[in-house]
Amino acid sequence: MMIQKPGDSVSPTTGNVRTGLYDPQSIEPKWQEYWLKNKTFKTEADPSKPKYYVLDMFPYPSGDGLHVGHPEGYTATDVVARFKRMNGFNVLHPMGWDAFGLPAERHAVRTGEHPAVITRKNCDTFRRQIQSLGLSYDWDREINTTDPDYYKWTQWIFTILFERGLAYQTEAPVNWCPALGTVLANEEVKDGCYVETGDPVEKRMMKQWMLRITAYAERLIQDLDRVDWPESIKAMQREWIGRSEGADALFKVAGKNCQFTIFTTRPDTLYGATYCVLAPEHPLLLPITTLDRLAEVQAYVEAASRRSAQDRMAAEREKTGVFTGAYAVNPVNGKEIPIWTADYVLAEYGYGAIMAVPAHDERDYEFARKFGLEIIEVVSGGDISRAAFTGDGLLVNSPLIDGLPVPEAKKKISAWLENQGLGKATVTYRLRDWLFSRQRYWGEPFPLVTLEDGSIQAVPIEDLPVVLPPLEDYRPTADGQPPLARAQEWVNFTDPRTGNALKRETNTMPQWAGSCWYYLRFCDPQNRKQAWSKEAESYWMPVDLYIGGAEHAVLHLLYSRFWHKVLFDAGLVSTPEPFQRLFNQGMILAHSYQDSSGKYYYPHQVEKSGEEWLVKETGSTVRVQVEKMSKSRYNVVNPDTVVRELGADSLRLYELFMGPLDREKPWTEEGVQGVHRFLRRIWALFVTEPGDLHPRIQNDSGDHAVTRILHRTVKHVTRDIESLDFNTAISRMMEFVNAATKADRVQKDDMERFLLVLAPFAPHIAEELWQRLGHKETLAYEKWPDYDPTLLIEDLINIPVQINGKLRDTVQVPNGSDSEALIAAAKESEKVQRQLEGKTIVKEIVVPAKLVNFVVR
RNA sequence: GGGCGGGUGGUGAAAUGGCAGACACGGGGGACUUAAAAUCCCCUGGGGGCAACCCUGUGAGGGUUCGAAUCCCUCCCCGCCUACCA
Repeated sequence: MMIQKPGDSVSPTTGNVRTGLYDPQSIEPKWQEYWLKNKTFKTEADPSKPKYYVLDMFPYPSGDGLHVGHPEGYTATDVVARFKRMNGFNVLHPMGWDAFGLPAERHAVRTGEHPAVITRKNCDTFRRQIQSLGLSYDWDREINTTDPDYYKWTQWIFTILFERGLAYQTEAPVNWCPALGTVLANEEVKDGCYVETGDPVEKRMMKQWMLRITAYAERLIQDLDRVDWPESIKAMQREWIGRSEGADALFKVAGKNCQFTIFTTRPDTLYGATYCVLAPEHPLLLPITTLDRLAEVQAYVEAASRRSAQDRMAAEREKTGVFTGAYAVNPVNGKEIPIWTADYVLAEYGYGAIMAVPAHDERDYEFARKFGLEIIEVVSGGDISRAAFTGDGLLVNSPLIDGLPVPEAKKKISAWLENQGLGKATVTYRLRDWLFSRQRYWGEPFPLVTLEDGSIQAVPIEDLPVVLPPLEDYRPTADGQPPLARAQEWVNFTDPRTGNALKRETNTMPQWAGSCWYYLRFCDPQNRKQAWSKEAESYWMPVDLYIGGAEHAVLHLLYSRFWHKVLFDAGLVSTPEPFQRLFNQGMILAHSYQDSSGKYYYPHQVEKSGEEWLVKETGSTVRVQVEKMSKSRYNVVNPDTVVRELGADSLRLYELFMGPLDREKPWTEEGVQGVHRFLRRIWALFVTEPGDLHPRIQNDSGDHAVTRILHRTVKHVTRDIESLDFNTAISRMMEFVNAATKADRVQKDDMERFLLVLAPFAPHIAEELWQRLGHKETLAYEKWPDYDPTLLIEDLINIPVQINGKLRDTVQVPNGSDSEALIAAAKESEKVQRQLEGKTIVKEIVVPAKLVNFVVR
């Protein structure tokens, strides 16, 4: 298909547009319609052109619509997309909806209406709002994760994971959230609560689907070196994966025919192990407990299981534990040491069992002190009567490794353990497998069937998608099964080909599933035969620039990297990493007004009186604070209002002018007004009040100083877009407008170049003025202007003159003056002469074109 | 406790070894107007001086350098992430 070349089929309407006043309400819809009808931003893979893939983290279309935080990232990527197009790149810039999720399901439970209905409504709202901002998406590529034509392929990718042994079902302690009625992944739980809502989470034994992300732990760490991401995000992923090197060691239980393995990062301290601890959930715990201690241990285990993850995790909590009565045999010296159970040892990490070396581990030290356990120093250098010593030193009291420094001792003892068949050097990760099933309706059904013999098979690709059945009631069943269990005919059915009775899985996939691969579908969104074609994937991938919030650092960004690597191993994608360059925009905050009782007020309910802010009606004082936008704080700014009152270009410009993209910044009404004034000044530069082209714009003559500033502006804006410093790019354009406004005559050519650099930021006004300058086609594919470096060189430059590093004067000299000339000019300055009086110059420092500094005595 | 950011005017911020505060917001003054809004012009870090000018200033203290917001050390404060991971 051809890209419809702008201008030919749909001509912009006139109507009330051709007036002399800047009127975004008429020009913005006009150009939005033009872009949409002409498919100005439609893209096709074209191997003859260099590609650029610039992607936003697609939104969950909530019922509240957009707030001004969303368009910050969208505007940034749009500027880059438009800039790259003008620089000859074939740009892929798509948008879609991550539309599975709990709010729509809750709505369905309440109303009985299918969640697809409210989802469609919300997507329509989001699309309308996003389109009103003039973002240059290729709308023919719009995708929706809840569309069966989309989730067919999500299910297909799951079957790939399943067939590669990376999806398995297991009965394990999982994070159960009673408020949500579903289990959650580790990544979704923090401090024993669901990260989104703060609802408490408890441990429960359940049979669940897991994805073997741990099999990719090493590569997920290693390949972070390949991508251009913020260090903070890389660090978060590294910490989450939590690689640690150490050794396994086998401890026999004295007098019993059993043993357990522990993991330690300090095998060098093995001689200092004075007790062992099994987690309360450890399978060996009750079997080894002696009769006299059994009641106590059982009580402890029970108490631990009841304790919420929240208080179990609390670091300040004093350590607790009980002795089992059993002893373990230290593999290095045969010494028998007591086995305890304590909840400071976590069942999920390592083997759920540790050797305790109180002399060299703070936690063990605290525990040993509390329970009067032995403390043996094996690394010298500390004072173990006062505290655990965790630093480096020489080994003592350790026959096999005495005198060695810690690193060598670790190596030697690990080798010794391996030799004896009692352990070996190993690497352990903090990362756990990904709990992948949810007890919900509004998610992708698992493409799996259980046969009568209990075996599980993937649904073949030709039978995909497994479509969600409609339900009358979207609640879980009375006996606690997921909502899909209500669709009995859907769950239990007969295979038409074999006549076998089959049973479907009633869990659904988590919301993360659809976003794990959407960037691939964008490459080839309408492909009915495949999730994507090889040609499209290898042309567009990887994503060159990915912008979104930092809250996805270890969720979406880790999960999608994992899927991508599986697809890479399956030969289905050509790059090891999906997102080459990542950038996190900072949150947009807003002022909120709260009285002493904690009640919030809307901005229109308060007013400033002197230094204080008062509630208009009551006159009581309120506190002004800068906080995250939220409905409950009455401080949400709706982009619709801003677009209606000041226009999309003002909104776009302000989103970027507020400050550096990665920083948190407060929204202010005055700030938007400020950039709106800037746009009006631009308009007035080109158009007179009656609506004619401004007479200051001349074809062949203009203020040369303005031309120079223009070229400087082009240079800086170009550089600033590339480094994502949009705020300074805009201030450069403001400088140009200030200079051009003061000039009597400006050259048309300069003004056109200015419109081209303005266009990525404020495309509507730029298109409108471009048209009024006589152009028939959109400027979206005009060549990005060059600048002439020779025009950046000033004839005369101001050179600061310092004396002992203090600024005393500036002198004007011809550009290119050599050191002697600079010194001579500096010495001619009266102010400098006055300062030099009676002093001796001991050194003259000259930085050509920069400064002169006299060091005097 | 650990990791990563950050601290510059009344406010958002520029400047990453060379004129601190560009560009805006807010504030003050003026022009236009019957008036207001809008718009335009001037001023706006602090202190001193009639003025030319002078002093001072980037969280605190020290250091390196001819020269430091910028580099190094010590400390304080704020934000985010993380936290008994053996």
